Amino acid sequence: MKRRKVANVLGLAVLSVVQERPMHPYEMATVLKQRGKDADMPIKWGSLYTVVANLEKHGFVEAVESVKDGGRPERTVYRITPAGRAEFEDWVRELVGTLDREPPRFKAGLSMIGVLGPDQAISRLRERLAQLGERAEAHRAALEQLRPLLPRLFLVEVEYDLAMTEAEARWVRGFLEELTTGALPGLDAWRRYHETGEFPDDLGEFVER
Amino acid sequence: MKRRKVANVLGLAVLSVVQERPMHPYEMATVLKQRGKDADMPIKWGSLYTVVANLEKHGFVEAVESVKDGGRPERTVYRITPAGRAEFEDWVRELVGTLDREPPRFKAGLSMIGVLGPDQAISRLRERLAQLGERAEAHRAALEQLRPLLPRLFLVEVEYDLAMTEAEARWVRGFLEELTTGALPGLDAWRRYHETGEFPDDLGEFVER
DNA sequence: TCCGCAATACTCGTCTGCGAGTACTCGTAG
DNA sequence: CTACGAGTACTCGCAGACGAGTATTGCGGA
Repeated sequence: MKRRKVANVLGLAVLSVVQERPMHPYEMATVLKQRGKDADMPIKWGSLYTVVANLEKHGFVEAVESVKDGGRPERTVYRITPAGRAEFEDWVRELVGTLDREPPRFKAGLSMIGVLGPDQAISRLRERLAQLGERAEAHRAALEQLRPLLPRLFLVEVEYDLAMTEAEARWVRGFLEELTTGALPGLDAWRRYHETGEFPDDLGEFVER
Repeated sequence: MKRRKVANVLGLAVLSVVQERPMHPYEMATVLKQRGKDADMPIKWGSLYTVVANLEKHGFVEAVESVKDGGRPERTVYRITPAGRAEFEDWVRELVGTLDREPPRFKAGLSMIGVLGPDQAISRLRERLAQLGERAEAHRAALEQLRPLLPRLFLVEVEYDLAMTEAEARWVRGFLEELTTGALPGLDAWRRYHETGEFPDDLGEFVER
């Protein structure tokens, strides 16, 4: 599977707006911000002009005109090409149809949670749980406010995020429960390891997956 | 919040292994692969030597000795420093205690699912659902196999991933249900928009969040 | 005994992402 | 009427990241 000619997700965002009507880069940024697309994906505005130039280089957009408006610097207006339209749809198809290869960073953290003692682990997890609660609440509020204004289709990504946030909260709560009630087996060994630095050597170190 | 001196997650992985005992870079790679840490985080082995050099530059690890073994090139063995140990723990604390700022790419895809028609959306979502099923199955198998060999603590990230995978599958299944039964309101408008390219203008375009 | 492939242990050059800066303009409060 | 802060519309330099390459050794098979 050859990777995309323009890999930066900002490229996708750009395509999604020029696909509606021709625009100049700064306007794209404005529209994207105003629609809150930066909440759906990680966007670095510093890369905007580079990305647009790349899209042009690969024939996904083309310059239409240079407008001079007032004393400002010239603005180049870009339009999407048929190739760009195809790329955009294909990109969305890929995002919807295939799993992310990059696991969330929390998974990396969990896989190393051993270094924190049980006590630190508990307090950190409590913090995370609080943040998850806030995020869920924010999404619920947004949904309630937007539901009467927008078709379901445009809210689906928020519903998804809410569902995942709640699921993670549930999992963290469950894990926390095990930690605080002492139900998790090996808790003592863990605490001993963290306090003394000694490794209980009764575990077969050499495990392959 | 100042960002980490060494930002690459591979740096975290490296710290997690040198923290146990001094090692040379290639050995770190071997150990990390053998423990399957590359499933917990996105690791590019091409960056290994750069990252180790950076960790050294910032005083998180230091060179101990250069071993010459057989006719092979020299291997520099690195040891973790106290600063490195602190950085490592702090990094894990951050990963466990705070939410990822980068939403999953699927969310970006969902937010643009409109461009695919309902039919394409359905078939793509079916594919995703199948992949989610496979992933869940793989995790269940891994857990079953590893549970008798390893303490719970070392399996927690797999349990988390499994829980999240199942949650996503549930959500996708639900959404798919709405699409296929026609329960989702606005389905006709969507299909019409996709076939004709015309936008039903009965929606207030200018919505801020 | 000779070949070829896998593993070992790196190195290098390219490319690009993006933070930080710049320069100009407009509205407005004093 | 002027100074200042908030936009507007970009530009640039450079640190990294990473793919692809390289050179050597060991080993199994024919």
